[in-house]
Amino acid sequence: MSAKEQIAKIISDATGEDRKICMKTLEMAEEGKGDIASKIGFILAKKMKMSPAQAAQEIEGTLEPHEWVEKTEATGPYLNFFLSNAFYQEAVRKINALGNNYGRGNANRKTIVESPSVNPNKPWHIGHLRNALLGDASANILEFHGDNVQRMDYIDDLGLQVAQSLWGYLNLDEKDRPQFLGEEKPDHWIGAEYVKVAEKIEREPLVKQSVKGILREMENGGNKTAEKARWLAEECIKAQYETAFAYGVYHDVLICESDIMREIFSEGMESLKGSGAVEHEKSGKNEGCWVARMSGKMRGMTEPDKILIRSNGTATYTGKDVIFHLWKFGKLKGDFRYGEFVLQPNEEKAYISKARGIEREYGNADVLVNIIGVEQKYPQEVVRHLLDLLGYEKEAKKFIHLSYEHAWLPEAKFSGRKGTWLGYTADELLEEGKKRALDKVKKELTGNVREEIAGQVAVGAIRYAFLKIAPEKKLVFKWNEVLSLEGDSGPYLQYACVRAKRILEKAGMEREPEPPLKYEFNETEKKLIKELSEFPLVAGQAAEKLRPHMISGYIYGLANTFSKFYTTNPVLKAETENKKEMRLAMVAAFRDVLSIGLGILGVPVPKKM
RNA sequence: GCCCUCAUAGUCUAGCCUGGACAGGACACGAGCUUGCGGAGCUUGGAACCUGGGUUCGAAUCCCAGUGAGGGCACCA
Repeated sequence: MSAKEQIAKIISDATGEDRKICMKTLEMAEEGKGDIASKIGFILAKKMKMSPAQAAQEIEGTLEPHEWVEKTEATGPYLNFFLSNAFYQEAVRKINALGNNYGRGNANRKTIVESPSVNPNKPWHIGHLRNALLGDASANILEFHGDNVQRMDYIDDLGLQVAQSLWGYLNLDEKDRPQFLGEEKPDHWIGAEYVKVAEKIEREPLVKQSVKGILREMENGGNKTAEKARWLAEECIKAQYETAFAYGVYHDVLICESDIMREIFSEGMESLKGSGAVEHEKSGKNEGCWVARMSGKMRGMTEPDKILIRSNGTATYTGKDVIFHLWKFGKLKGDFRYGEFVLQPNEEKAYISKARGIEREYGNADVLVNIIGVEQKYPQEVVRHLLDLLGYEKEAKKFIHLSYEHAWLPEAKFSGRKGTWLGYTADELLEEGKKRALDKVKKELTGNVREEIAGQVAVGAIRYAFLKIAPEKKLVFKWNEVLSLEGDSGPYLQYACVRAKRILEKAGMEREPEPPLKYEFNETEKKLIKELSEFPLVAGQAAEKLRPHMISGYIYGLANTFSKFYTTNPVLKAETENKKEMRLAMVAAFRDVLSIGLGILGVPVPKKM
């Protein structure tokens, strides 16, 4: 039980009020006013027929003593609790004992996190990167919460964009081909070709016809063109995944749209049609289409109804997506087969859906998290609404669209279609970051070691910059802020962690910390321990709310507190052996909690820097 | 037309769900300390809730109406 939970119990016992309500009245007290404050006076004033201040007084008199509470004070309407040495002692012991498992939950749900689902015909730009990092951090948070997470990537290998890229691959003249063909990563040249083709289509209607022909063959499947398209898409994804790996992003499974069409689409469609959840339009402008009636949900829109099956019998993106989500929730009999796609640097294999392959256990989840841009809110709402209409109300509630705003560099905005992504890819961002990080690394370090550490600093800086701000905020990426070693940045936190580790190393890190059994904590020490003991609550909330930036905010505050502790409380040179032992235990606790937090954000911790 | 986000100091941002003690933090700016357990540190000063109503003992937070910025309302994805 945490200090807050313990105090909530004490108040609850004294007042008879629900423990959860008591919990909500608690917050960290202000400096000098105690450690944990309760605003219970406000809550119970009416019931007790007295002023909030009187109520607080009254309650204060009836509190049972507890070994973790040194004293209590009613200050105005607030009830302030001062924590005892016994609490701090126990808190340090507990973190030392649990180490990397401190704060870990046991939610034990099956959860799918889908991200980033980038079209397989271009390199990642920084918008895709924001998606991938949010997905990765969310998956980490949920795993720490105790969920069994499937990191899933949806691949739209049947899209017009792939058809255009394939046309370019097969037909572009030498002079029209991007100059760097063969030198760049495949995702880069496929993307550059796509831009060329898109331009050509504007001018030449014949090209447009030809691309449409390719698309038709891809959709029909079972032919050379479809095979070629799939091959091109996979080449592109493999290249995109090199970017992913460089940023420390990994996946468990990739599901391709072509496999959705072959394996589960017709079954899903039949169950949709049979359920009455979708309607076949007999007249009007949508005549012959199967539509999801959204007018009840989205009043006043010009076209609230969403077409799932076109009048020519083919499915729209949303139509396929609804069926895909039925599968994710384990509501279909059909299933995919899988093959190994790539062995990732974390030594985990990523699997990909394919026509002939082995069976694997994916899908069948309790909770779905889709990391998708805010501009797709409406189609995501359609999917949820249909789940509801199909009678899966529980599932609809556990269908989470984690939407995020655009990210860009101050210089320009991105438009994949127009090709202005050139110069703003995730690869180029990391290269630039490495270059800039290089002279921030300790001078004594040279050669490969220096390069490696610069890489870790760059990844940490970029990941932290993306993950420290709320996803619904627009994000402008500014190098001088991102790589600043002062203030709220990845490198600052990396440094704090390195520094703590170094102290422990010097003290002989092999052994477990052995905090003394009796100890008088000073105010700075108390502050650090109190903050450390907040971590399980923060981690739990970040998971429930799916807000990765809660983790970054917390560890940044924690690192600041540690810095204050560090400057005024010598560890290795502590006045007494007793103090040294306790402070070492505290440094170890700090290192563990900070490492967990950085691990969740995917910020690597260099050995030195 | 309708729907959805966002709006906090010179700049960036947390808090809003679940209303309470002087709105937290960073960068920049001012003053001081620190030659170290490893340079990013510490102490300290000035500086902000878009507007107008409402609910409440109490509103950055909830409700209503505006304003500004962005996004959505395809047989595109």
